Amino acid sequence: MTTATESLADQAYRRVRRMICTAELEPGAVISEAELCEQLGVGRTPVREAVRALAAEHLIDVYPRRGMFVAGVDPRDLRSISEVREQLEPFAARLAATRRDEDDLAEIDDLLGNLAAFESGGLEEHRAALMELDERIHHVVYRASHNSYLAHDLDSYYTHALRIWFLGLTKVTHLHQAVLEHREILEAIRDGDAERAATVMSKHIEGFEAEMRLAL
Amino acid sequence: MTTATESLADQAYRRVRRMICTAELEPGAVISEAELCEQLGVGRTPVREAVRALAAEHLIDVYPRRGMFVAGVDPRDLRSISEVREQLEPFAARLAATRRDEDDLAEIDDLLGNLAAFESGGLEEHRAALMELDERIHHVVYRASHNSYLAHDLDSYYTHALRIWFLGLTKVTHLHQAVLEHREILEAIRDGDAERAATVMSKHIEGFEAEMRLAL
DNA sequence: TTTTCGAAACTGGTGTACAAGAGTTGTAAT
DNA sequence: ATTACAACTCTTGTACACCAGTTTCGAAAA
Repeated sequence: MTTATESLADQAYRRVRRMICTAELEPGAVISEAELCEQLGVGRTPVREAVRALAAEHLIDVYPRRGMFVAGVDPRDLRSISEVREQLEPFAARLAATRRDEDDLAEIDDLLGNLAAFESGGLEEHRAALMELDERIHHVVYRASHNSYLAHDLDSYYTHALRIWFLGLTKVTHLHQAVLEHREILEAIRDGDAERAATVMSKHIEGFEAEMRLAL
Repeated sequence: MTTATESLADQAYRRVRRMICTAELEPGAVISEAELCEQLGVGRTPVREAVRALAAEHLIDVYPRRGMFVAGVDPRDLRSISEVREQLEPFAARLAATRRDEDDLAEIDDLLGNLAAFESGGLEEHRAALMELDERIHHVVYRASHNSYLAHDLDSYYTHALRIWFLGLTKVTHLHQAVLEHREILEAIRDGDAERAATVMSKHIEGFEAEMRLAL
């Protein structure tokens, strides 16, 4: 064991969260503590801690002494989540455009480079890489907002959104447009154009909900 | 024991959270699992669960294998928290004005009655009751927004704000004005005037931050 | 065949023992 | 007197044993 600095509970949390939001654990699936224990090779305590944290984020439903299940996702959840994201993501973009520091700008430039690589080559086949890029882009915005509370909440919402994305992944379209929007967002933040950053982010989130609504 | 339907972990969570946000446990205070165990009369598991949940809300800082401490609160935290609240509280008020149902309206009427009682009598001496009323008012707005994700986040932020309120309680002023704003918010929601609800809530949150900034 | 009752099996809830890391303190050597 | 090192103690991290409630399934009775 390379003995990571991360506690077993944190590792378990990340792994289970990933399983849920990639739909490896489908909505409604039974979460068995014992099963997770042997699957992850750890005791009950870390697993329990991970599971409780996920329950607090509404990714798992706990029915005391009956069982735990991966939370379902219905259109009303999509609406509620999108509603809040439509408020906070543009706000974060606005803040990011105002507050980004040198580190943020460096990361943004790096991401713009990656985007350029995607745009020149085809991108349909690199779905996984594109999703990872999307995640990095959103998170740099959160970080550049320099508001840790906001960043924490948006990270949680992003996880939900990502899960919905995976669930409706069969009919992904308009990926090109989403990529272009990302470029616009990053450029606006880099240039310090707060209004433009907020506006484009707004459209981006709204477009996401519209598309997911069709897929759900 | 009346054997509440609430798990020991939930009870512990609420009690410790209350201790923290009423400043009974001051910022920087040591959180000792063992001490909480005997104080609450429960084992380590529920205490641990409560403490972990509070750590996830940034109310407790955990330093692995060193100790846990009540999170400090500095002006930057106040700014970050208020920033998000200034976005979400008016938004919730706007939604509440649009979506409130019969149950919400009944609660609102009840709260308006309580407010009237406070306005006729003096209120400086009933600080505790007034704070409880404030809490109920905010929470009815959250509920009436009919967005459980939004409500959950706002509840968490309210806890932080309440703690800051307690910490700066020495110089509370302008309570009267705050009460009047609450009346306006409730009435706007009752009347379905979304814009007014949002505007007044906005002013209310901004005023809170301004006052707390002085007290901190 | 259907219904009902009860026991067994499985779930999470709780308490506790043990492990391991970090800080502290005391002691001995320089 | 000071510094370095080692042992100690206090902390949380982890695992596991036990407990209480829920479901399920089968056997017995109608």
